[in-house]
Amino acid sequence: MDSKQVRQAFFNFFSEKQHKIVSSAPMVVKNDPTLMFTNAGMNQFKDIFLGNSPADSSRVANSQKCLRVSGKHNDLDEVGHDTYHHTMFEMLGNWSFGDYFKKEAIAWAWELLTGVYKINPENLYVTVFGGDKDDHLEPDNEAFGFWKELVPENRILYGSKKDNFWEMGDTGPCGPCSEVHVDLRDDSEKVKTAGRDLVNMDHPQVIEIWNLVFIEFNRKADGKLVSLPSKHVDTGMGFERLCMVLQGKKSNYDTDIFQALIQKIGEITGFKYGIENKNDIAMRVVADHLRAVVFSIADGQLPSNVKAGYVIRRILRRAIRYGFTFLNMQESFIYQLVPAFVEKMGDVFPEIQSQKDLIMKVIQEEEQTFLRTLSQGIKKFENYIEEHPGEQIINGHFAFELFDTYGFPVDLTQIMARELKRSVDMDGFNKGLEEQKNRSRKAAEKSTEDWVILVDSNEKTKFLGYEQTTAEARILRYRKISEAKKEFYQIVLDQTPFYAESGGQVGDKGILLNGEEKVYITDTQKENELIVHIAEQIPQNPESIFTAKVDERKRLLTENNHSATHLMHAALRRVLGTHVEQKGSLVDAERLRFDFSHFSKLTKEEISQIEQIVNNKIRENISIDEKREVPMEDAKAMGAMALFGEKYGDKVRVITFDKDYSVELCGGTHVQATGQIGLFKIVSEGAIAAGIRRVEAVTGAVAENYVNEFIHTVDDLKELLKNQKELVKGVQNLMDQNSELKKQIEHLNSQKAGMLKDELKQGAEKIGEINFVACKVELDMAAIKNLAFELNRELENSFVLLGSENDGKANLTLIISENLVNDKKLNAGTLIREIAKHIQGGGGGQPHFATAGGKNPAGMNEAFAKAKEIVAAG
RNA sequence: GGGGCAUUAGCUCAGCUGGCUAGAGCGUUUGACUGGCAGUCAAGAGGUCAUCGGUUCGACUCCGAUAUGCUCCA
Repeated sequence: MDSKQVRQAFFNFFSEKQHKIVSSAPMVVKNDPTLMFTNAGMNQFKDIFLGNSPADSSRVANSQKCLRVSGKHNDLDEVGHDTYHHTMFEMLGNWSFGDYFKKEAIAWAWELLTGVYKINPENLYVTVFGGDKDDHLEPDNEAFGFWKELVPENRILYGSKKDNFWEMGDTGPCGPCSEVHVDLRDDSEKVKTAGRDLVNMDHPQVIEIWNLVFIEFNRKADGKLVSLPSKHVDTGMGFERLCMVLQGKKSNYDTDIFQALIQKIGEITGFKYGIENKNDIAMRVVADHLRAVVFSIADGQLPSNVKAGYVIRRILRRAIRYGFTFLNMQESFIYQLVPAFVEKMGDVFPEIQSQKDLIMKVIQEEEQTFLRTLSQGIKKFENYIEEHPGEQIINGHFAFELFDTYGFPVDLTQIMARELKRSVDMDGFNKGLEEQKNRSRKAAEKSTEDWVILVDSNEKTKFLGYEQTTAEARILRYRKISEAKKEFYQIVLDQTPFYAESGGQVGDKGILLNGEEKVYITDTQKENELIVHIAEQIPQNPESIFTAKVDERKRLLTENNHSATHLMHAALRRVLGTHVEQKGSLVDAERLRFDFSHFSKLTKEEISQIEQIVNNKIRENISIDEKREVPMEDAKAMGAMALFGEKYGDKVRVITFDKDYSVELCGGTHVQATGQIGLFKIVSEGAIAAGIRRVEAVTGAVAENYVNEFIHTVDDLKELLKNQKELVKGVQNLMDQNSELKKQIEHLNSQKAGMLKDELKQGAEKIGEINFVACKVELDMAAIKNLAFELNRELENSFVLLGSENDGKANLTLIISENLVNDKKLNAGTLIREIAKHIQGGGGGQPHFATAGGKNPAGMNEAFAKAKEIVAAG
């Protein structure tokens, strides 16, 4: 069975058991602050388990793309070194939301594995939860009982809380789980050690393939477990592992999923897989990480230096680094693997097919940047070695600095040190890292209290914001969140006119009113499907009925910008081409920002063309055509633009402004007719990443002000230029004149300085062999310096002291011929301090040139006399 | 969110503890050599040292703020 057939068989099996097959949610999570990436199949159903929203169907199955690189599940450092860890993987899962429970879940798992996939039952072991004293939980004898009907008892094991009690996080839904393990060893190995002794022992060939979780508790913030009203099943089976088992391979990387990539890596780098272990590791790292990065970019997450984007950058850089060190790739090469990968996966995941060019460009750019970082780090390292020739153990602090500031991986530092027969002080390095972690942890401390539930309901908040901006509402529940510097509350209402931030449109602000009392809502956010109102306090009587009132002015301005974004998106595709895809969007009351894929700078002409189209559409005053609850298929038939990397339900909302112009899937709020937008004006255009451009624009009154400001500037200019007709030509003339005059001044100044210089040369006094000049001149400091250096050059054996006065302060400049400095041991630096006493000041400089300043200009003549005295004595 | 680092010529970067009227390589312009190109040599242009403020006789250099970028941690 190749991987495609394995996936299909899973779907078919659960489809027959009345499961609804849903598509994978995006790997990049957009509206859950506790999670950056989908790291388990259940993420998209989290709100159902939490009781925040009801389930659409009670039986569901799918294959979910997952990424495990941060937080509780952090496998990044393992990937490549063994043969089964991955950053990105597919998780096959079936779910029951309050429907079937342990019995069916167990029976079907067995049926699929042994009946459909034909795994030899004698190689399978299962584990069940063995109970836990701290949580007062009994062993899961119920699950044991169901298994016993299928599997001999000696292949059923009781497991610890660590292995067999699944929790989503510190708080939230949880429950006992039951795992299926498979023993892939040869018969000879099996005789030596019984398979059951190797379960959960990190043996590479005795591995877990399926985890069945029986969710029946909720863990509260105080650590106590509470039974849930309904029980759920959540299962997860690693797709890559399953393929390995079914294809009779010893490693995930030997399955058809990875081999295409690994072969290609071999072609490009010239290394053959399976010869040298350290090269194999590198090839696995590159193959694995490429998958993760390609899917992330396709889901809209570009590498960047913060948050989720930073995680992606780190994964990609790890791949680049392994390629650099072990595959001798000093040039970018990973991007060249993308076509092979797309060929393998493109028909199952169309998002990577359609964005292939962009993905390649982004990866290549990132490779080049990081290779430059690496070479800078190497340079820094070499400098350090040069400065510390005898040091056998390289300072751990320095290694940490390389890592922390320049992103230079420490194991690479170690490798380079080893080549010079030196080592790195890893204790020192780790100490630095530990300190850094503590600092960050302290700054990021955040505590979330349990929900205070006023009305027990798992109905979704009713959103009224499309029709009204004011509504009566009751508080269903609230909780307090504390962060390092601030505290605030999250409030959930039964119904609300507040729009929660989503699809680029910012959340509404406003107030909750109850009699005299006003509670300000500073923001509205979405946590999964939950609409959460952010407030600085809780009303005194939270159980009363409130009037929820949105800040209408801000909302209207935001709507202008949001509708204008749709009009602009359509215009961009008309002017630039249909390769334009939305990559990010921000819409608030002041402006709109739109990022999209496009490969070159927009010309002036293109920008005005876009503005023209949008403004025409505004003047047409097109009424909005809003359709809710449209089946996804119908929406597609209408020609709606759907975005990859967005999760859509089966029923979507479609916003149309002229069915032949702009049709988009959108949950945001919009103007009733485009005329309301008034005016649209692009204010900036630029690049934000490889192949991604960003446009910012304003609408309505803001756009009017923007234009007016320009007009005023032009008016002012006109006035200054005496209402000249051709403004640009006038300015050009002025600039030409200006540079001509500048040249003249320069010429005159140098003439003047030349005269002054000659005068001073003439006036030089011969004291012994020394040409002594001491004179007050009226020039600025830069000119004096210039003059001093020229005199020094032209007058041999000279001792030149120039004085000047400005702002009531005295300045002295002393320059002495190089040969006098050497022969007579004269030092301008020390002498000027002596001389400057007379102007009540101090100074210094180098032996042949020094300056001083003081507050007594009257003493300048005395200073000159003192200088003469010194030279005469010399 | 919390640290660290960087910002100097069109590009890549030097400039150590404040004082050599701010340098190198590449690129660019002009000239010479060759029939032309490539090339070699010579000369030159190009910098508010990110911005603003402070300390100082004097700031590219020290201090503070801002902006932008890089990087690590969460």
